[in-house]
Amino acid sequence: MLNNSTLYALVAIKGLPVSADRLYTYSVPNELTDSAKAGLLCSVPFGRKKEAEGVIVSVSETTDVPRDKIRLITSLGEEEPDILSLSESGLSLVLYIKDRYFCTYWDAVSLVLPFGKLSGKKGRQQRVKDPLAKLERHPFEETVLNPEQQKAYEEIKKGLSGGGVHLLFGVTGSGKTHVYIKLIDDVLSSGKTALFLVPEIALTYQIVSRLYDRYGESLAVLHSALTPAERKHTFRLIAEGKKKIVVGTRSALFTPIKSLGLIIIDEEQENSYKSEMTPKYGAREIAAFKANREKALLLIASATPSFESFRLAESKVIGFSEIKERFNGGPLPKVVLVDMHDEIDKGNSTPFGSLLVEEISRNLKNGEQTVLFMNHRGYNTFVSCLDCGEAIVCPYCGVTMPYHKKSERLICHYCGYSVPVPEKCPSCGGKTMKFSGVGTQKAEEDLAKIFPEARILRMDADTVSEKGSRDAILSSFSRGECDILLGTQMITKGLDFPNVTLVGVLLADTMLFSSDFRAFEKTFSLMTQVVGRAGRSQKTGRAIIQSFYPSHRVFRYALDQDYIGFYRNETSFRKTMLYPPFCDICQVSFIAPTEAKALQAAERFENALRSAQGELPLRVIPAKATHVPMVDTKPRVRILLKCIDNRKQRSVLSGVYLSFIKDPANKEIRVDIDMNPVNIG
DNA sequence: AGCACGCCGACT
DNA sequence: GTCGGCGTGCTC
Repeated sequence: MLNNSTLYALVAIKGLPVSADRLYTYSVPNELTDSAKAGLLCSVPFGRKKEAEGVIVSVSETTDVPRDKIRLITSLGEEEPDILSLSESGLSLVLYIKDRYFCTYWDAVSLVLPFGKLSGKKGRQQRVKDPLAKLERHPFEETVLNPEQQKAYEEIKKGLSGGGVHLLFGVTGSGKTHVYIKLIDDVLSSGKTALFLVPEIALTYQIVSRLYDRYGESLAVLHSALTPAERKHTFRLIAEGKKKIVVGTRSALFTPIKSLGLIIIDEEQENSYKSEMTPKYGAREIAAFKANREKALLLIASATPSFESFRLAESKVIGFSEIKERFNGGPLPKVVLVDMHDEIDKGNSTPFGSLLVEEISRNLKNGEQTVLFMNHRGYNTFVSCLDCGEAIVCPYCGVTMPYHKKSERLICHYCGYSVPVPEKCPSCGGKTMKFSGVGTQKAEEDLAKIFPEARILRMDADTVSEKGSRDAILSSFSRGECDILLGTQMITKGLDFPNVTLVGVLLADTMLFSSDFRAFEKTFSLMTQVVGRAGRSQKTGRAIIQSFYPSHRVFRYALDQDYIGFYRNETSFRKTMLYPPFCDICQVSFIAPTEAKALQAAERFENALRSAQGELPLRVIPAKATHVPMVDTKPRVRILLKCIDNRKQRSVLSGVYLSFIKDPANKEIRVDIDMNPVNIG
């Protein structure tokens, strides 16, 4: 600075609770005025703390804060954009996240600057090998796009110059990767870079190795097995522009990639694109923000897009292309729906119907492998009618009501409405009400009894809790060391084992009737994946879906691969009951020492929201207190808000939130806000 | 009077 | 979140 006026810095401080999280004004000491700039980490005195860590959000020559309140910045951190300090775009991302996800500045900063540490001592920059070196590189085989792919490619390509968002809707096996690679080629040749997001890197080995074959050293892969040093090294290579394509999970959004031309989100409907940790961000939103800021194209793709995305495409808010045929025209697997009523009639009470048992034995005999899917590892029970197949649904919320043993009642997890288990089916008058719900563990026991000679692997949250055991299980299976892989949804992603010729879905209904308004959508998506997965090898695949309600519309649409029919059918329900994609859902949770206190807190919050609504139009709030079973041994209560996630409604909500947590009456209450959570129990 | 504990609330 | 201030109330 040439003049002698004082310089002020607005600083966001590390480790503050939401209630104290604002920008604090500090003055910059003379010896630092030349180096002080927005984005730098700094050390400041804060409260009684001598050295609090912070980041400069902006610098100015004036301030409204009284002189006697202002203290001096102690020291500044190094400048290394998006590694040790925030770049201009990193800073804008921090502000965007803070504004959108009800978190603190620092929560956002630690996402954008995962290595940002002020610690004076310079960590010796240890030598790290490029983790990609482990990969073997094969010659890349150019693929010629078929007419449908070519058409989609050309449509999407138009967006590369101006940016925007585009949905690629392509059936399983339609060769979307070929289209991606063509687009990435174009982006690179125009001197720009590409970001490729996948739901789970460990299970997308094929895509990664194909991209590696194509792009070699200019590819960076971020996965959870990287050590912090390797990760940091990779970040530096990206920041230096040595990596032109970055593949990774949602956290790859925060790599310092420059001159972005294209962001691809593969399987865009997957839950893993939503963070369940604070900040609870959605990858699509962040990607759209980044793309918009850099005038890059955001391409989202799926065989079963989220309804939110499909609706945007349908209403022409975003671009749309479709691939209807499988790339290699391969035959679809033979899919059979099995009615489990028949099994009950035959006296079979295991979750394995006779056709499935028959087919598994055939596979065992032929030395071919079998994959069996189950939805829940838990024992969530629901009640349905054996005659018409209807599950008991909450009359107010339209979701299945699970059975609670304690009270012997069915309780809606959304609104808390409860009824005793009905004697007769409310919709058809049938007299037999069935209790359903089995876990993987029980299924494994049953399976071992039926096939004592079979080598069975179980894969669920329990068996993969140890680090690396997931890979161990999958690679053991791929080496053919076992015959049957039995697991939860986690085995549905990225499985591409040629020796798997049989896929079975046990009790498809447990997911169908989970109490989540997206239950049907999720079931449809999963069924489509199963059907699409079974036909990968030369040997003809078979898929068996077992259900008590084989005539249910979800299965009909899934068997026909009729996404659009299903979308139309299901969105009419969503529209009537007011659910996404016709609104946003915001979950506000209250954790308190006792359930009663949590309930009261939820009520107070709700009231505050209603009175705030008088001033500002937070339009739709049929919020109802609902209790969810314990989480973390502490009682938790949550309310759901049907709202519109726009600036206005967020600001009403965050105003209520702030005054709530600042109110001493609520000091025992922990409040947590999740906009559009992925699972609503 | 002198001290321990717990709650309050300010933090630039 | 953190920490000092200070009120309450107990003990020597």
